[in-house]
Amino acid sequence: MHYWLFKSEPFKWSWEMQKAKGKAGQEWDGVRNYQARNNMRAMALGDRGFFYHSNEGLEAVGIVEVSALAHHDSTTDDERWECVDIRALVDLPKPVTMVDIKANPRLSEMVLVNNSRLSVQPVSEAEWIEVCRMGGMDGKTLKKL
DNA sequence: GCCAACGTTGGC
DNA sequence: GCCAACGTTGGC
Repeated sequence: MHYWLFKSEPFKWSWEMQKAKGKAGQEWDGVRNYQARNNMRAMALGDRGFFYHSNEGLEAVGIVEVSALAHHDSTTDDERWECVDIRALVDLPKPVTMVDIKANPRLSEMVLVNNSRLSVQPVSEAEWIEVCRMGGMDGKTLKKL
């Protein structure tokens, strides 16, 4: 299993909207960046990710899973662009902010800190566990995810 | 709203 | 294939 981070501006596509889609999930469309696309191509079904609010909020608010492998992005005719589908799993009991992440030396290597412009990023397992812990997730729930 | 960092485009 | 110009992203 691999871990990821999906960034969205909440006034365009928020965690609330994502949750409203339920199990059906939602195409993560609109990505026009090769690195981000390549990350999506590398995803497997069931991979987990953080849902992060950029621009406003600046915090990881929930956990999603990859519910469909990379496929053509329906919002463009350009064949280069692909995306996965994701579905909301759970809220983080308490959002983990950019400030929190920057203040934690264990997260100093996070892509979010070092390449803040990348909208779909890989997260290491150690980072995943650390951010979940900071978000108030207890070990039991974490294991079930 | 500003601006630094980054990615892409296109002329040469 | 280099690199200047431009556009966009996203933290602040």
